[in-house]
Formats: sequence, C-alpha cells, structure tokens
Amino acid sequence: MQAAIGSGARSSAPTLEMVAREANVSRATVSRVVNGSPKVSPEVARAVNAAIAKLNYVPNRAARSLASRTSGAIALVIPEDTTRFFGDPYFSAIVQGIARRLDDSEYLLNLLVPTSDPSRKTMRYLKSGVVDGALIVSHHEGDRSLRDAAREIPMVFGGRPPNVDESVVFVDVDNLEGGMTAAERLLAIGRKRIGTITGPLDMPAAVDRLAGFRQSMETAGLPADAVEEADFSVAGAIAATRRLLDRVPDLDAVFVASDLMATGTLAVLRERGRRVPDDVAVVGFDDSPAATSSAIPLTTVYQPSEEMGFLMADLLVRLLAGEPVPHRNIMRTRLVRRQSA
Amino acid sequence: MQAAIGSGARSSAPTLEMVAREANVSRATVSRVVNGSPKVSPEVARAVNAAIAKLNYVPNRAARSLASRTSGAIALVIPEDTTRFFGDPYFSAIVQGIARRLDDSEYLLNLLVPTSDPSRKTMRYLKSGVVDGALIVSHHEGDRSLRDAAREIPMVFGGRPPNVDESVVFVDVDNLEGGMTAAERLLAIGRKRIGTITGPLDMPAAVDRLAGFRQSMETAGLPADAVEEADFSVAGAIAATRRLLDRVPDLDAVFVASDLMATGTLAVLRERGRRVPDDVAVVGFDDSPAATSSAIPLTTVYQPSEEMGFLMADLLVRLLAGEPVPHRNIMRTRLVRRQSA
DNA sequence: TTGTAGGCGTTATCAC
DNA sequence: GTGATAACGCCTACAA
Repeated sequence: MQAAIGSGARSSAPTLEMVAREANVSRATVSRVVNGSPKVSPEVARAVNAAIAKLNYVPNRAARSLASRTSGAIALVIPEDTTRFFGDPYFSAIVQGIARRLDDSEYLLNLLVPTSDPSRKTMRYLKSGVVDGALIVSHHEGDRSLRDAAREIPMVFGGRPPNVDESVVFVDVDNLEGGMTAAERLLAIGRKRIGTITGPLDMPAAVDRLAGFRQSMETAGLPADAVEEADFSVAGAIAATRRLLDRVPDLDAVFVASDLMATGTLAVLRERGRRVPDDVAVVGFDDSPAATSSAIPLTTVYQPSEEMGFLMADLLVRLLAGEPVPHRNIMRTRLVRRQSA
Repeated sequence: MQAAIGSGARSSAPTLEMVAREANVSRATVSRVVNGSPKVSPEVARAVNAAIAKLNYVPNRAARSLASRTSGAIALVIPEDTTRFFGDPYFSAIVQGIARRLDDSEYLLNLLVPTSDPSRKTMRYLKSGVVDGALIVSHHEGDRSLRDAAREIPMVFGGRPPNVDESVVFVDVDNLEGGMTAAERLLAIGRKRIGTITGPLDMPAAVDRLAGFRQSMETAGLPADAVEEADFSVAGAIAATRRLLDRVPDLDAVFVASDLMATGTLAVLRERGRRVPDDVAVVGFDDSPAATSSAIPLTTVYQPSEEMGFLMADLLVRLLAGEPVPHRNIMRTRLVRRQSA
C-alpha cells in the first residue's frame, strides 16, 4: 500500500509541500487541515484531504517537533529493578492500560529504565524536552528529585508519592480501605491470631495497607503485632513468612500485601504442613493473575490496575492539552472471595 | 545543576549557535566536536567542550533528527497480549537486557504495543522513520508482514521467525538441543512414560523444543505420543496437563516448555495427588524466577534470556552503525538441576 | 582544520 | 479563510 519505490522509499516520503502542490493550496493551509484548525473552508479541506490520501502523506515528527517545541512522546519511568517490575502482574496491567490509552492518541511511549544513577540522568532526560510528559510508576521514598520535577514537566504518578503537595498528580487506590477490607474478611471468618506480610515500609502503599490492617484489628480488640516486612517479591515473602511463623506459631490467618508475595506465603505454609485455609487463612492484594494461578486460588483485595494505567495516561494527555485535572485520583478496592480465606 | 531560569528554562535551552559564540568558533565546528569528528584540532575541541560544559548544552534531538534523517530511537515491538508478555519472566529478562545495552548508547527505546490491527498500523509506523530500527520479540506464524519489513528497516528478532532467509537477523537459543536436554534428564532418572506440554505450535521455539524431545525419545526407543499443546500461559498449561493426565494415567514424567507453564502443571499434579518428583518428574524451560519460586523448585533448561536481550540490542545498534552482523545468533542452553526431576 | 551557506519539514506570525 | 515568510536547531557539502 505504501508507495515503496525501491530502497529509497523512506527518504522520499511525501512532504507538506508536495501535498500543498497537489491540492493547489499553500503549505500553511495543509498544515491547518492536518492539525484540525477550524478556519479552513470545507471544500479546501476536502481537496487537501484528498491530496493527503493520494500521496499517503504522514507528517514528519521531527520537523513538527522542532517547529512546535513539543516531542509528541511520553516517558514511562520505571525506577525499579526491571525484572521485579515486569515480573509483577500489577505493573504489567498498568503498562497495558497506559498503552491502551495512548494507542489512540498521537503520543509515543518511551521506556525509561534508569540503571545506575537514577535521579540525575533521568532528570536531565526528562527536562531535555525529549518527552512532553512523564508517567512514574512505583517509587520509594528516595525519589524526591523525581517528585520535585513535577513542577518542570507534566507528570502523573502511579501510587501516591511521599509528601505530596498540590503540584503532583497521582492515581492510586485507597490502600487504607484495602487493608481494612482484608483484615475484616479474616475477622469475619472467625480468625483470632492474624498477622500480615507488608511491602517495603518506605512505600506509601505498603504503609497504608498496614495502617488499614492495624485499624481493623484495633477495632476488633485484637493485637496487631504479628507483622513482618517484605519487599513485594516472592523471595522476600518466603523469608518473611518463615520469620512470622517462627515468631507466632499459633498464627491462624495472614494478610499478604500482594498476590505475588502471597504465592510465596502459600509455598511456605505448605512446606510447614499448614493447610490453607483450614489452619491458616490467606488474603492477598491486587487480584492479579497470580491470584488464580496459585496452587490455592487466592481470596484477595481487587484493585483496578489496568484502569489505573489507563487513567494515568489519560490524565497526562489532558494535562498536556492544557486541561485542568484533579490531583488526587483514588480508585476503590473490593474483596474477591476465592478459596484461601 | 541545570540553569533553571524561571519557568522558561526548557524553552531557553542552549543551542549549537550559543556554544559556537561562547567558544569563538563556527556552528559547524561545534557540530563536529559534538559528533566526535576526528578532524578537529585538540585545542579547539577543548575550547568547545569547555563551552558545552559551561552552558550545559545538550543537542536538540528533533533538530538533529530532522537534519540527519534519523531518529535516534529504536522500537520494541510486542506483538502479543501485553499482560501475557510482561507476565512471562522470560520476556521481562529480555527487556532488561535490551535496556541495559541501550542505556549507554544514544538510542531511545519506544514501546510499540499493537492492539487491534497489528501489521498495518505497526508497519506504517516502522516505515515512517519515527524509529531507526526495531526489535521484535515473540511472534507467531502470522507475522509475515513484520518479517518482510526487515528489508526496509533494520530489525532484529528475538527467537527465529518462521521461514527466515538471509535478510533477517535473529537471536535465539538452540531449542532443539534444549528439548533433547530436558528429555535426556528424564530418561536419565529412569522414567519410561514421558510426556510433554508444548507451547503454541505456530511458534518455532515450541516446535523445536518438541522436535528435540521427540528425537531423544526415539533414540531411547520410547513412544513420544504423550503430547499436549498449550500457549505458554499458566491457565493453558493447567488445561493441557489435565488433558494429558486423563489420556495418559500412567505418566511418570513431563517436560513442560516453559517454567511459567510448569507452575501450572505442578498445581494440577498436586490437585491430582501425584507427588513430584516421586510419581511424576517435571522439567521446565527458561530457568526464570518462576522456577525457584514455585512450590517445588524446578529442574529446568536454562536459557540466557537477559543476555539474549542484550545481544539483540547490540546487534541492532551495530547494524545501524553500518557494521555487518551475523544473521543467526544461537545461544546455548544447559540443564539446571533442582528438585522436580 | 575551519567556516559558509543551504536545507531538513513543520509551525507560527503576520498581512491580505 | 488563505498565503507568504520567518523561525525551529542541527547537519553537511563545499569553499577557503
């Protein structure tokens, strides 16, 4: 379909100029049509569009970018070990949602995977104008520089960054509510000695889930001392679960802060001969594929990961279009009952 | 560190012109220094570099791209359901390797996630000059158009595409050897009724692993009829394993074509009360994190996923630099013994 | 070795 | 509404 003339096809791509000639108008007019300017007469617009179709014209991104001082690209920043990032279905879903939203926009998605010195190189990059905006997923307390950059380049965070002010836009779920939901399920089925495996406590999501858990326990008049911190990885969860069982042998339920980690917890429970949910009930978090593919289907707290990604991208696109957008975008969680609790 | 002058910082970025003035040379000379041209006297180069440092100059990508007719970007094409793609540790590792290689190059990585009509839109995009080259991972028989595009834009495939000719460059592991390795382990521990769960048989990798398996079985004088096809997903593996067990009740070993799928197989075996490896031995493929985080650590066929990604990016970068590169890049596999076989 | 000058394909600011 | 005419920032012959 593409007018592939030998090997030089790419370099001889049709230009605005050629379209203008073909339609007997000026370049300016073609530009207006291409950019959907309202002040173009219908007939002329038709003629131009015909010429565009005939020549199979596609605007040159570099030229447009140079003249307009925008890049038409958005950065997806992953300040985390890639393997862990992509290995967690939660993030996969977010990326999926982002891609889906961007698919029918003009924006390109640039993958930014800071390796060694995250902040400095990444910041330079973000400020360099290579991208018009940035999407930041997962971030620890240390990423203060990234958060501050929100004043220089439009960005949207996935998950509430620490110490937010009005200048940062983020999408998150109500992790406090999520933690309470999990604890309440465990209480509802009559468990008394309930523990929890948390995420890294320098991450707000992990802190909030724990806080929700504690709150429910307190309300129920139960101690909330059976807490072990992990790092959202399977290996970390395995170690934490072992510590927890050693310390609290009479544990009869546990809330694990991510489904992926819960698979590790299930493995340890099995190795220790504890039946799930009979001896120890387990509630996860995410409702990711890990929840259903585990040995025992997980009862878990659903969070709309894919939609969160979609919303993140949507907010950024609107931000770039100059529209005002809400700063706090909190999505709701809900319990999904399966077999583990 | 960046000379942030109010809010207009980004738009007032230093240009070649300004550097030239600062160093008392022409723009051409600065350009030469920036692009590492050999024909610049040391003193002048020093002066220019000093000016660059002083002004904190960074070349404008759009302008460079427009003038040089290259984009400085590479596309990572994922012709697959994103969730499945990112959910598989094998792909995560490849992306990791790619990012690592590209990190100390000038190239940007563009994520291309074709949603609806893969070939046409993607092809248009690739040919449009938005990227200088492309990296293609995972692909089914249908992606003929993508493969043909290799003549128009430099690309490197991860995994051997179907019906390759000399024009396509790819990185792959010796899947035939891998299949044999797996089968031989099972034979070595004395199993007689050995089956296999394959990947989608429109993927060369799946076909080759099966062929290797069959070859070893034949050599051993054993039947290779206990074969069930799956799709590299956990859910698919679970279904396939159930079919296999129903059809071949006396199965005493199974080679599963990916670790991720093997976790599904383990779950089914457990649900059917078969002990692993006592009743049924299991060998996986990949040696991904899934292999060690599963309930029973998997004996598996290691493939250097991260290195494959690194090599893919490396080959493409060299290709773009005009260097000749080998077309077939086959990496070796090896058995990793753990508990499942 | 270094400088000059033209052009890369768009957008944007003016007049008309 | 439409059309000239500058930029936008850099690369690259070609000259010097």
